[in-house]
Amino acid sequence: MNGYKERHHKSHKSHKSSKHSHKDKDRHSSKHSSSSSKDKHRSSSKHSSSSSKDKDKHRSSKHHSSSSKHRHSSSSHKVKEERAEVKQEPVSPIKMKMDEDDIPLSARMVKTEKKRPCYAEDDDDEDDAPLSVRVDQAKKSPSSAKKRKMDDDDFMSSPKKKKTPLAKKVKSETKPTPTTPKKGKEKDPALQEDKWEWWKDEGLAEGCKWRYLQHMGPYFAPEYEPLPDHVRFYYDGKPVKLSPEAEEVAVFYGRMIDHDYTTQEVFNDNFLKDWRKVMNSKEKELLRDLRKCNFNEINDYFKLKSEERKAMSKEGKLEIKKQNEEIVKQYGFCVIDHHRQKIGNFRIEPPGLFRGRGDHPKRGMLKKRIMPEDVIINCSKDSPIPKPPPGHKWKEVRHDNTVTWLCSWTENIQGSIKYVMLNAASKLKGEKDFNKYETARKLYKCVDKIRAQYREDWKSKEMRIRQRAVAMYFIDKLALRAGNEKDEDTADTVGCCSIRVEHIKLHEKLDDKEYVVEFDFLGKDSIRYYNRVAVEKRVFKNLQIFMENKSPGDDLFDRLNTAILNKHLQSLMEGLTAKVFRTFNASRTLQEQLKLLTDEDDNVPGKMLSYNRANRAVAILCNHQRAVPKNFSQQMENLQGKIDAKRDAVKDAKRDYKASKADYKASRSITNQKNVEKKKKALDRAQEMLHKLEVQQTDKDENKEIALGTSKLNYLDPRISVAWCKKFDVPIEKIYNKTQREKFAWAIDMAEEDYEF
DNA sequence: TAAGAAACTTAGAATTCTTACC
DNA sequence: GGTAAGAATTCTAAGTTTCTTA
Repeated sequence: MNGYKERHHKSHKSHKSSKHSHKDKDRHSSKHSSSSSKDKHRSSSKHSSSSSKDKDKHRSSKHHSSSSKHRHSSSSHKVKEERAEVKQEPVSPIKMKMDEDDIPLSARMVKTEKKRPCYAEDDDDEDDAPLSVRVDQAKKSPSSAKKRKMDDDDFMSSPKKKKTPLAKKVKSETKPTPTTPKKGKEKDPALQEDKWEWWKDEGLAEGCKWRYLQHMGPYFAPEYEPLPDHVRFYYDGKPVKLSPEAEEVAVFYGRMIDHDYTTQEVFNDNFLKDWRKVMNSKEKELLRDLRKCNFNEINDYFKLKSEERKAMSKEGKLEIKKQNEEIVKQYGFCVIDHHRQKIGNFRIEPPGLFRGRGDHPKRGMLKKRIMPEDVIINCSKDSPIPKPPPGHKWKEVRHDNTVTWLCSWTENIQGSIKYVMLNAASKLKGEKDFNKYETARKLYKCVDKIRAQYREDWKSKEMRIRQRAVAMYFIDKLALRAGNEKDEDTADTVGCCSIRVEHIKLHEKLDDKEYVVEFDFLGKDSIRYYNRVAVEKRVFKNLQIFMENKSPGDDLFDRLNTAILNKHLQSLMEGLTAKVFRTFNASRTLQEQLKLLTDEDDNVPGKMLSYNRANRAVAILCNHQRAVPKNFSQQMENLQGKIDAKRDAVKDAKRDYKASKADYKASRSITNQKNVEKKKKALDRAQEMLHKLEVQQTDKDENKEIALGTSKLNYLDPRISVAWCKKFDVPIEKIYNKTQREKFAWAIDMAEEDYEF
């Protein structure tokens, strides 16, 4: 657990225990009538009756420490202050330039309703529905427009190549800033998806995700390889030969012993419990105390293996690479509506120990090996059904084209379903992404009205409406997540609707500000959200009312949950949900900050700095943090060392320069004059390098615990960035790497420099 | 209608690959 | 050429929303 991102096990405990305690109360009083879960109880007590206030009281618990006193590093303060700055003001509306007509064709592919599968057979008559592939292929070669059943060989070898280079006319590529392929890295077409400008096609019928889907099924984790005899496990100082089943699980743990997880009691307890389940009776009898287990040789063995891999010859490495590529070629792609598309995660998750984040009560449990018999395959009826590994069969094969997944299985830790789905650059994902940003833009058009409405609702006579209105204000102003209710057996984290009294503090006055709300809670992934925000008086007063007669463990918004909230939002704008506000505010912030920060006279690095700062403002708004990188302080020290050395060098250079000038003054020879010039140049160079290092240092420090990637990938309408690049002549490669350019190909093609979110 | 299941997006960590620097 | 730093990629947990079922 390094750095700022303490995942607060302690604070967490306080939450948890409070939860437990009131849950226990609940059990004693009301339970048994209904099924079981605390959540059930929770939500029913929350919204069902008019006496919910009383119920709240009853639900509340003796709260020892309300939330923990968190330990702040100085830089984390910095982050917070900065966040406060960025977050304070609600985004001011900017006039929209684009009107409905500017919205490209695919924008009309909006919301889809879940419908009965529309099987390929249903549309076998080629002429009616405009199947995208057909459009493409008809353009290129009428004969290939016929739906084609591909056999395995056909599928696995090379995809039907698109014939026309026309399709590749992505506007940004007309700029003279091509990404030159690296030497020795010739592109293997079998390792690429075909370019499919799906946004120029017409969409499928509502609810229909594909017409044809063919794939090879998932790639299973390699079988367990028993340890060589010389690698031993010890119990109580004596070597013990484990059964293969027990050994495999021991290896999961042994490989992790350097990790912080193995110092956690919950992790260790869960591990031991599950480990014992796979032991034979003799092992069960003997191995009872984890503290007496010695996994060191196992750990060393895998470290050594990793070293060996690193030290392998070039040829050896190449061989492995080839083998991997072969797997990707076979399993990494599917054919969907006659286009070859990359799959996102075609490998079945290997067995191991569950790495739940934060105070997850199930961390350390054994994640079981998934077998073909656990896997459901989803593909076209008329496609070759993927073959299960020899001697096995699939759990089920279905043909449901109202969903986008290729394979699914149920994992044993939480009982949730896992899916194999397409890569982010695929049509299926891209289209969804596009629609997401369109919905956010739609919100922009009516956000003023919505804001006016919720402000009005702060005065409502009805508590539920006031709560809803204040929650909306938080979601809008602070970009909080919706905050669903959670199961008991997960980490105790919250979002807007599930915030508890203990998570906020009210200050009539704090420093020089009035009506300050201090938030302190653990959000998604147990990342701490800490913020002090000056709010409007009415919000403040409402919060005081919401908190009256409640205990720290009670819900702040006891008359609200995400379903109620989203239902209301839906009534305000079609497609509006809580998370749209996050997308909307993030994209708006980027656009605003770019306008504010970009200087068109700057050089490219200068503009990039502006871009990154705008990106950073969004990351702060959305509270995207990361653990301080490993060796961060060491790296900073090294950098400081370099800077110090460079400073000395600058000093020396200055001295040399002065000396050369003195020499020249004494004797004005050509040599001396040249020497002066030379020394001047050296000085300039040294100064420039010093400056560069100093900027690097600032940058590194500022980015210490902020993650930029998440917002870039998920929240920022890529057309804003593309337009910015075009407007300010910054090559797109500067802001998006290859993968990102693939994901945002639609935006790169669509957006012109005057695009407005 | 509400709870639970299913489907899909968002998230940071871990791992691997590439580049920069000595 | 070796190493460290940084970037890219992979991995999968943890959310939100939507759909289904009782």
